[in-house]
Amino acid sequence: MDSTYDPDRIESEAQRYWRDSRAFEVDEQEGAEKFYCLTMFPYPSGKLHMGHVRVLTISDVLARFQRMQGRHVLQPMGWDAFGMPAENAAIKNDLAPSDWTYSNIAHMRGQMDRLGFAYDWSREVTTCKPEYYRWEQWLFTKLFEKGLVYRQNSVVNWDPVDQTVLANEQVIDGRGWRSGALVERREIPQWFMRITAYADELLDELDSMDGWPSSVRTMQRNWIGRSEGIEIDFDVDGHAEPLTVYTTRPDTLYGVTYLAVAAEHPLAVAAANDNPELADFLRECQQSASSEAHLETMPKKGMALGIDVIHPLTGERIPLWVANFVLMAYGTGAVMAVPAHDQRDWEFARQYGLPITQVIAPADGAEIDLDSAAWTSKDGVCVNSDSYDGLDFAAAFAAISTALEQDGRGRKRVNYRLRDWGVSRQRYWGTPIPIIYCDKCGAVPVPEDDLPVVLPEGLKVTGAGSPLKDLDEFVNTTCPVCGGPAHRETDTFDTFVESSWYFARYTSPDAMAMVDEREKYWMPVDQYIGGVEHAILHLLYARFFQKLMRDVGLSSVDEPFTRLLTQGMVLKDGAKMSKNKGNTVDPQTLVDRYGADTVRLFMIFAAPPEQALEWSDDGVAGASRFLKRLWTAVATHINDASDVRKANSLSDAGTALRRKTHETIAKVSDDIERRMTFNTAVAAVMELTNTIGKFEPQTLADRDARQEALESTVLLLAPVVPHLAHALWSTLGHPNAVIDAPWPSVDDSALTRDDMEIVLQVNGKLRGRMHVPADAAKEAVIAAAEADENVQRFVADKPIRKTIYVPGKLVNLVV
RNA sequence: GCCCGGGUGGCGGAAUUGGUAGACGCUGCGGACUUAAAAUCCGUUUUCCGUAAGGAAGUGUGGGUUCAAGUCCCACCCCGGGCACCA
Repeated sequence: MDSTYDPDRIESEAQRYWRDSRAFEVDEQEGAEKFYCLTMFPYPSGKLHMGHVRVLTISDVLARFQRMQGRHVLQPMGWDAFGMPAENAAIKNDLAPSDWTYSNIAHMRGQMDRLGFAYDWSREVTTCKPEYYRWEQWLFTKLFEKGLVYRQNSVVNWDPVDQTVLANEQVIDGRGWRSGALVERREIPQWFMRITAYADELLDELDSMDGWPSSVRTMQRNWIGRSEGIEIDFDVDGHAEPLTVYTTRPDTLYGVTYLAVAAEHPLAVAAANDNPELADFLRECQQSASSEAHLETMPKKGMALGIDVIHPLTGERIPLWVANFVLMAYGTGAVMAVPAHDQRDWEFARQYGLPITQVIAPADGAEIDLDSAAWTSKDGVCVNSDSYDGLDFAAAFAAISTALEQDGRGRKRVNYRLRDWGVSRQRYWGTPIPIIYCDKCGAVPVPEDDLPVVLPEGLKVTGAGSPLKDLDEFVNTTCPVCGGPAHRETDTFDTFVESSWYFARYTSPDAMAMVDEREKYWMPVDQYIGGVEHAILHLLYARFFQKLMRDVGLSSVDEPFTRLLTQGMVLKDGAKMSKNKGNTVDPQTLVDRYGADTVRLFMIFAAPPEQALEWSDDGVAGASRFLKRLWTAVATHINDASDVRKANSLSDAGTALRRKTHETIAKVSDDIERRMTFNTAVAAVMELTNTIGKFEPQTLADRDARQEALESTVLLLAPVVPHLAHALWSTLGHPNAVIDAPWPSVDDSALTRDDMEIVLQVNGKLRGRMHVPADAAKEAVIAAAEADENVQRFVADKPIRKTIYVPGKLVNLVV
C-alpha cells in the first residue's frame, strides 16, 4: 500500500464510484425503514461560504450514519432561488436576475459535489421554476376559496425619494439605504394568510415535539403569545361609538388614568382636523421605520387629544391621548394605561405628569414604592377598587370580567401576539400572486387551468418598483368570471412561501400536483438541520403550511419535522464571517489545498454543531495531519511483515486495545445518534488512533486486534470523511463499498475491567487515587481509602463524621 | 425594549444524571531525525509556591444550597441570535 495520503486522487475515485453507481438515489422501498434527512436549502448567492459547508457537512454526517444503521436514507438538495439579492445583483451588473441565479446554482452544485455530499440529485428542486411555484399558486387559490387568505391594508417602510417599499434590512438608522431619505410608515393593501386560525394547534403541539430543542419551542411559544384577557368598551365623550381596548389585567381597571390610541386611529385623525399641533405630531409619528425593534426602542412620545372617555365602572372622565408606541395593526389600536402597575405606562405618565393610582398591593400589606417604578406583580390584592378590594388576581379578573360582561361593556377574549402572515411583496423576482382584479367582480383567483401564472424571466430591474407593473402583456388580462377587462396582481409572494413546503416537494419532485402518494412514504422529515436564525419565522411558516396541506387532503402528517438540529454560525476573530466585515475564508481554497475530507473533519471537530464555530487555519492543518496519521497507521499495518508466530492469544496491550476499540464504538454511536455531539465523537476516534499508533502486536491475535481497531476507526469516521474511508475500507480487504457496510457493534465482553480507579477526597477535596479490584466490597474500599497515606495526613486525629461512597468512583471522608 | 442562547487554560473546546476541571486538537517551548529546512516523531504546556513529595488558587461577577457546584437557586455584567419585507 502506498504510504502517502493523496486526497485529490482518492476523493475523485470515491466520487466517481458514487456517481457511476447512483449510490444516493433512492426510491420508495416498501418495508425498508426510511430516514428523511434534510438541510435547510440554500439561497444561491454565488458560491458556497463556510456557513453552508458547515450545515451541509453536519447533515451529510447524519445521513451517512443513518445509512450505515441500515436505514433507507433520502437526502435531497435544492435552491431557495427567489429573493432580493438577485435583484440587487441585477441592478449592479445590469443583467437579469434569472441569469444570475441559474449560473450561481450551477457553480454551487459543482462545489457541493466536490465536497462529497450524498445527495439524491434526481429530486433537485429550484423554487424559481414555474413547475415548482405553480403549486403554491394553486394552494393559494384553494385557501382563497376556504377563506384562509384575505386582503387588507398594512404598514410598509416607504422611501419617499426612491418611491419604493423597503425591506427592514434596507432601512439603516431610519433612512433608505440608497436614497438616504427618512423612511415613512405607509399603509398599502396586501394579501394575508390566516395563520392565526392555526395558532392553538401550532402552540399545543409544541408540548409534544421532543425532537426539537427546548429553546426553539420556547421561542415559538412566546412568539404565538397566547393570552387570556378581556375587551373593554369605554364610552367616548361626544361620540356614539365606544372605544374598545384589550387587556390581560382587568384586575387593575380602577387604576386606569388615561387611554392612548395609535397615530393612525380615526379618533386621532379626526381630532387633528382642527388642531395643527396635533396634525404635526401625527405626521412625525409616521416618520419612522416599521420594525418592532425600532418601535420598541424609540423615545416614547404622546399628546392629549382633548377628548375624554368614561370609565365603565366608576363613570369617571379619563383623558384620551395619542402615543407613538401604540400600533394600529395590533389589537384595536388603543390601550388602557395603568401607570401604577405597568412599566411603560408608568414611564409615559411620569414624562407627561399623568396621575399614578395604586390599585394593587402586596398581600402581606408591605409598602410599595411607586416613585421609582411600577409594581407589576400579579401576586397582590386589589385596593382602591370599591367592592373588589382584597381580591387576588384570579378572583378580581373573574369578578370584574363578569361585571363588565353582564353590563355589555366587556367580552372575555383569547388573544395572540402572532399576527396573520402578510405574503405580498412589491418585488419582481418572486412568485406572482395568482389574483386578477376586475372592476365588476373584485379580486378573483386565477382558475386552476390557467396556472401557473408565469413570471416573465429576463426583465431588467432598476430599483424603483417592480418592472412587472410596466409590462402590459403581463398586467392586462380578462376577468375569469365575467370575461371583462381586468389586470393582474403585480406583487409577488414573500420568499418564505417557497421555503414553507419544499420539503414535501422533494418526496415527489415531478408530480403533476403539489405532491403525490410518495409523500406518504417519506414524510415527515426525520431530521431537519439549519441555522437557529430560522427558529421562529421559517419553522413556524413551514409548520403552518404542513397543516394547510393536510387540510386540503394532500398529507396526513401534522408536524413536518420530527427532529430539529439548529447549528451555530461560523465566526472568524469573534465575528460572523461576512463580506461586509471582510473576514471570509473561501472553502474552495481549502478544498483545493487539503481536500474535502480535511475541511469536513475540521467543521465537525472544531465545535459542537449547535454552538458558534471559531475559524482556525491551524485547526484545519491539524485535521489534515490527523488524516495523514490514520493513513500511515493503516499503511503500517498492511505493510507490516514482522514475524509474529507466537501463541494465538492476546497480550495485555492487545486486550487493552480491544477494550479501547469497543469503548470507542459505544461512545461514538451514542455521540452521533443521541447526543449529536460530533466533535466529541471525533475526539474519541482520535484517542483510539493514538492508541493504535503506539501499539506493537506481539501475537497473531494482537494483529487481529489491530485489524479490528483500524476497521472500526474507518467505519466510525466514514460519515465524516467518506472519501478516505472509501479508500481505506478497500485497502483493509473489503470488496464492498464502505457506504454499504453496517455500523460496527459493541462486543460487551471486550469492555470488562478487572480493576477500577477510586478517587479519594477529604471534605470534598481531592487527596489521592487508588486502584481496587472491580468486585471490591464497599467496606474494603472505604478501609483502603482511610489507610491511604495522604488521606491520613488530612484526617489526622480528627473524627470521621460521615463517609460518602460513590460505587466505582470515589470515597469522600468528612471530618 | 422584548424573547432565546452563550461566557471554562495562550486558542477551539471536554467534563453525558451534582462526584477527578482542562479529554481531543491547535499554538508555544524543549528534544530526535536532517548538511540545512520542511515534513515526521518524542516530551512538555491553567496559574502560583516547592528540588521533590506535595500544597494553594481557579470555570464572567457577587451571594446561596450541598459532604461535594463549571453543573442547582437568586441578583448582576458582557457577548451573540431573533423581533414579522435579509434568507
